[in-house]
Amino acid sequence: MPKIKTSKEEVLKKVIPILRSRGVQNSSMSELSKACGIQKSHFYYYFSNKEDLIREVLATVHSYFNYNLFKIIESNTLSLNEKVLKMKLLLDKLFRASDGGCIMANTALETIHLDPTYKKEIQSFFKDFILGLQRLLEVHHSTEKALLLAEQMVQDIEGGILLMQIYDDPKYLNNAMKRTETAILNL
Amino acid sequence: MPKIKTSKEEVLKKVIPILRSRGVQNSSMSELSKACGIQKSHFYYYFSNKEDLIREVLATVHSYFNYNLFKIIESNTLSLNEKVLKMKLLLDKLFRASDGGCIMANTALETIHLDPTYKKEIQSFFKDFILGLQRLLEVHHSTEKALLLAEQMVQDIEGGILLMQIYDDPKYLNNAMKRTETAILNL
DNA sequence: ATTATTTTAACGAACGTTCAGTAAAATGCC
DNA sequence: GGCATTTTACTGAACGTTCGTTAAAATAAT
Repeated sequence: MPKIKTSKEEVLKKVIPILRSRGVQNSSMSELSKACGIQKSHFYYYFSNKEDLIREVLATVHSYFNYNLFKIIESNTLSLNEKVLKMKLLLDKLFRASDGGCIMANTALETIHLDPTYKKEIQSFFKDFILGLQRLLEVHHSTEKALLLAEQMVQDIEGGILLMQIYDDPKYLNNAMKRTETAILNL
Repeated sequence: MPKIKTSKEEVLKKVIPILRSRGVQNSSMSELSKACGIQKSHFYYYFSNKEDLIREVLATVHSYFNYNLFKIIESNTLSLNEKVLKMKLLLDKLFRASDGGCIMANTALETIHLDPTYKKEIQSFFKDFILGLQRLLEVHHSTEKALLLAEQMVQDIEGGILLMQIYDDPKYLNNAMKRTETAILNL
């Protein structure tokens, strides 16, 4: 094989935090390539265009989220308390670590009224997010009540991510996570 | 030819729905001017630059929101039930009517990690949003409990606006509004 | 030599912004 | 009231810069 400076996976990994904090439109191919240490034209070796890159970024985030969330939820060895704890750590990693909040929510609000390209992926992500919470809530609630609560929890969390960023204060997301924990454990 | 074609107030009014649905970065001066029926160069007669235009747009939305919200809350003639109803209509008008959701949330997520220019205005808007809800909640709750609930309601509503746009379904915002009503009326 | 990886150089289009110019309206002067 | 001047409202063309994208050349591994 020829000398590999970087790989597609590496590019995706390095590009995610930038797109999350700066947004899709505000992240130029020049800026993204600089962060990867390659020429911007080299992006077109991996991706056919910018839209394609964003699509792959969202798919990567979604599959990472899904894999980890359902690994926790469907575990046979973890207690409900442990599952809640692990889920909180996962959400922290995705939504809090460094700046930028939730890349799915950010991209949704930025693009959904311009270009439906990413809509299905984003819908699918939130469907899984809600479904995951619903599964945990079903331990102590009925299926219908669990769904309604799961939707409320996702709204609470996403609103918390918004306020967290506006006020540079993690308490809003923390409070939403506490309320989610209370609902799941039925305290 | 050039009589008075438009005014600063008219420009602000026409520009708001576009900025709300397409975002700040995705709305070019050309596009905005076209929607106002004037040349883009004429924008610079009213505003010193694009940033200045956005700042005035946010200030306009904020003052419109504040005037109407606190007129309802501080009324001596309206019952609590009526206040809740009127508030719901106001939030509907601001967040639901046409596409785009909440311009304050959209602008926050789009710009807050790039440019702190709009941060103070957005912070101030959400401070007033929370304060307004807190006032209504204080009828049946303690001051501290009312604040915590008000923050939760704003998070719920903003998350609901997000899901409403992602799934083209008003139920998410509707549910958040119902929960807000329940909390205020202490049902 | 061939294939895979990466760079250099350039493209047209769109961006925000500036500026000289112009027509209508408002104002000042008689 | 009529005329000259200034101010207000607006246009159209152009500016330099950045955008996403492409083609071709260069480099490195098999």
